[in-house]
Amino acid sequence: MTPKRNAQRAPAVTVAPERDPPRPPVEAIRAAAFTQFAERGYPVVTVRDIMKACGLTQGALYNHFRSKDELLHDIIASTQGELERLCQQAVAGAGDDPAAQLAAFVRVYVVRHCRLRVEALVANREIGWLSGERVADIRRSRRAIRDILVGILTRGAERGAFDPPRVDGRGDLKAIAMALLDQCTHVSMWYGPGGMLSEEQMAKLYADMALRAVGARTK
Amino acid sequence: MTPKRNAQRAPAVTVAPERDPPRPPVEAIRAAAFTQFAERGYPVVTVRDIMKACGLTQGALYNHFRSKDELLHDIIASTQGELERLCQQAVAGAGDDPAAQLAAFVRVYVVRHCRLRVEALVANREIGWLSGERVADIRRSRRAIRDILVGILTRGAERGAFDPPRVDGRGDLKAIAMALLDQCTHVSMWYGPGGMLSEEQMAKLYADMALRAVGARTK
DNA sequence: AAGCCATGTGAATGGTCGTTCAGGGGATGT
DNA sequence: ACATCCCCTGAACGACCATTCACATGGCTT
Repeated sequence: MTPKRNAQRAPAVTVAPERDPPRPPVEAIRAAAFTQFAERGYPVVTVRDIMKACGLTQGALYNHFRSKDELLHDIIASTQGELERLCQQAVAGAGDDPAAQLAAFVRVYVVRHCRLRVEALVANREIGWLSGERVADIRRSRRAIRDILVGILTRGAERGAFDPPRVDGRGDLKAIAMALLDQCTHVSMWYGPGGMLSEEQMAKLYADMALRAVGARTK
Repeated sequence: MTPKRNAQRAPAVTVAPERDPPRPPVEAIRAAAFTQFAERGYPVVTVRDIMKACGLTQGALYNHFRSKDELLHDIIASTQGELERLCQQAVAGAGDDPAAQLAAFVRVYVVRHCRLRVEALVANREIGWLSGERVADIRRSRRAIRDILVGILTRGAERGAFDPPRVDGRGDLKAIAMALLDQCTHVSMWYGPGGMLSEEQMAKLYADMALRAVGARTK
């Protein structure tokens, strides 16, 4: 077989072709890039593909972005920034109780990963294709989100609101935080509106599991 | 910038260059493919890269595999098959108690994903690049593993050994199983022997969290 | 009316890709 | 000694890539 660079990637998420209302070209490019990257993956989606999907030709991309790499960073960074903001907001608005904070955090995080599956998928799966400097920026934001969670767990454990699992007498709140995040993040890989749970129900379920996992005292 | 197909992918896992003991060429190719795919991702790793890493040239690949695609399927399928076998075995050897079965399942699953990070990473992250027929095969095995877990949860809930979380009066054991699997699978994305927990400690921690999440009655 | 700027086109550049294939040993069996 | 195999090499093939560039186009301001 002769090379086919456009080899089909089994779509992890199928997206409706998106009838585009007339929007500024930059937005159209962003939107097309999101769906294409989500469906087939950054390295096999060509600049020509993206631009054809907006009814333009290859060259026009470079009037809006310096490179394909910058385009990827742009769309990931905006999603990631918004997520970080939402998480901070959720915790800030949940009062002083660590259990309430954890529940609010997980709820917001899961709802977003259900609702914006395409964006979440790209932000999480394609991050590795970014060039060095650009990837650092995104990782910082991810670490920040993880640290919010670690903070909640730490306070909860100190105050006796949580009784997190320990092994051989030692606890590792960072590992627990990673476990919870992995769980919530990857909802975007398989959740579909066809399932038996709505987005809000998923959020409740996951918040419940998280509270159980950290041993939140039931009031 | 002119195209660089070998663009660096930020390594999700860094792997020692692997001093290869003399082994049959097929094995050497498999090993090289694993590390290269894990470090940089299937689509940007070229056949030339893989073969150079074994001290051979491009053409030689085709004496052992029909295509690059078949090579990927081969290495993923063997890992996946082994994982499925281990999971069945763990559950079968854990007696009749659903809690013991769940703990054994999670323990084996986590230890494997810590120890064989490279293989797990490739099997999970690169699966989407397989062509249609080949991907189905792997997905079947994944579903089989999920169904083992759903089976444990179902029996546990029926017998009252578990009290799984419910939302609005309804439970969704499949969603819970997916949550647990996502959690355990993605250990391979961040766990490193440098952390504060050993593989066995990670396994214990995760088994504990799983038991808590499904509401296993403490004996 | 004239000039400017933002935005688009599509050919050209210089390179990489997976795969094929004719030919070259070195071992093994006769 | 010879034939037969397996495994290798490295050039060749046809295709496609991201990016650049000389050139249009059409709306805005002067």
